[in-house]
Amino acid sequence: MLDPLYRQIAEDLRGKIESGELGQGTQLPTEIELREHYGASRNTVRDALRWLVTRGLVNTLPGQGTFVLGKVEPFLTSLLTAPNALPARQEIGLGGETTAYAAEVQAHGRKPEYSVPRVEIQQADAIVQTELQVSEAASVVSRHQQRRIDGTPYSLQTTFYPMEYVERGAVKLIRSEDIRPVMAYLEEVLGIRQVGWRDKITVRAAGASETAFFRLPDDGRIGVFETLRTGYDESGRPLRLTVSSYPTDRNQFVMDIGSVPPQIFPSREKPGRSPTFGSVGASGIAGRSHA
Amino acid sequence: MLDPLYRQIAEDLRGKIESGELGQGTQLPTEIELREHYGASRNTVRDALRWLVTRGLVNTLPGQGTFVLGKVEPFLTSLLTAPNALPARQEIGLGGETTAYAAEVQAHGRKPEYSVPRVEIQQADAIVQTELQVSEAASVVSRHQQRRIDGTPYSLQTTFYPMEYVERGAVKLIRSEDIRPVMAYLEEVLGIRQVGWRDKITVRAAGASETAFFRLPDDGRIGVFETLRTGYDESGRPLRLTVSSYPTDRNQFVMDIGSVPPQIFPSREKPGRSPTFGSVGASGIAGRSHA
DNA sequence: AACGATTTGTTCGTATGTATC
DNA sequence: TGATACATACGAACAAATCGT
Repeated sequence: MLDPLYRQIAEDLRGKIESGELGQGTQLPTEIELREHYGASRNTVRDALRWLVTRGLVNTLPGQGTFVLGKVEPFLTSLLTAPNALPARQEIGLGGETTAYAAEVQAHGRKPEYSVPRVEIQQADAIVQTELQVSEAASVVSRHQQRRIDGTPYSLQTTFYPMEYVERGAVKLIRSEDIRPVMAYLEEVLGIRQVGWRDKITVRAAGASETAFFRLPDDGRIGVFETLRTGYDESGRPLRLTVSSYPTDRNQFVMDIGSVPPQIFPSREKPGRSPTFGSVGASGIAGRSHA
Repeated sequence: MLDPLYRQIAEDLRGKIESGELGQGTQLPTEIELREHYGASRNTVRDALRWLVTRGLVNTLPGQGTFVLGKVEPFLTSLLTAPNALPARQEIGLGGETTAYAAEVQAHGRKPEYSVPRVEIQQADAIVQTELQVSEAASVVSRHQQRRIDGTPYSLQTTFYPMEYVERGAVKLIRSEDIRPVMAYLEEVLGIRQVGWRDKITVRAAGASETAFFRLPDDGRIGVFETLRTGYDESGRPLRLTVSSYPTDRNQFVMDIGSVPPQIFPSREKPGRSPTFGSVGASGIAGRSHA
């Protein structure tokens, strides 16, 4: 009833990692050394290492070695920016999303960066059709932005507006420059007011461009949060759709409902960067209250 | 500058899967057949298959074969159950969580099931200490529940209350039976009212018991949403903490802010079950708007 | 219940390629 | 450039799980 050899080796190494004997960032013995140590073939040792890799405990770098990964400190994003109280009806409409993002990041003492929006005119795809309730042939304006915090890639965001808005005079929508806040502009030009929105949050595997931008490992190990935020006007018609994705390994969402005391921000020490990409926490494996 | 052979094979198979040539549930050719077809060694074919497995496109079963996985239909959970309007202050306090869960699931025409709560008295761990603002030595009552929808495991939930509540007379908390709604009971007995809560949502790797209960693949491929819901009373003191976990492959969260039209529930056809565990969507790989 | 055929899982050996220092 | 370390690839053998006879 013995576990296969590669599992035994993997579990042994795992123990050394979780006990701290092999600390974060440490280089593991080379495959040859492990081969001698455990008396297994190099292929078996590699199977053990692969097992650790898929679980996010270590990372292998060609020509360099295998390294113990560490935990990254997640960034907290508020989905409701309602300081201690439910937002008043009027405040909801403003929707200065870039502004809100920048303000929140700075409130945590970190530096927000965002790219100039990349504007495209596209056919509405399935999700956009559903959320914006437009027909298959409909054109939409898409405004895409990359966001970073302290230099590390944080989110990709695309907002879709019906092309009709541009035709009715909101021409700034197709300019590749910041509109802050967008909703104020739309209200001014078109008389459109956003009175609420619906968020849908899922997790899915990262796409190719996300893997590249977020510098995620190229197996599907780390997914991305995908939030769909659909804004509505007084008559209940969808106004715009914002699709954002955030890597799950470095993000956390918060929202306050009702009356809640202000958030405590623990003082951040140096995050203790680990080699290459962000990495996922060994601690997560344990699973706390439920594991 | 060619891709490695195993990647070429994997991409070829992936194409056949995504084009539908190899439909959901189909058995792939055996490793021997693939070996002959591609003129590669069996180990190389196996590398290709592993690449597909890691990405959740196929599943291998010892002694049987390799099968194409399909997409599962995610269940939508509302984090704010506020039909069309912001909840009035008074309504927030009720917090009939089991009730809310059962009602929502039934509204989707599905069958909710939940286990009898398992009650334990524990030392507060790090998260409970932080969220409940209790000391290290403090005891807490933990009430744990398993939830299913239409028979499939949906979430694990544990709610922590300060032990002090029991000492002050809320003895039902340590009985292993449903208290519906809990907050009404606490208000009645202790005069404690919940006026708001804070949700924190993260994704982490599944723990051992979660992997078992949710029947997840045993590599860390599919993680779980972990939501921390901390309820507060009028004076801003934390009352209770609910830790829930939901597998990311079959769940989606929704929340409405401000005035939003009612949700449309698309009529559900047969989900098209795939072999073994729930499986993850091939479609997710593409990454829609951002990929 | 037993057995054989099929299919994936594990392990070894070996050789060569590629990335990094 | 050479040495080191991981990556890819092939071949081979046996183990373990599954299924039908």
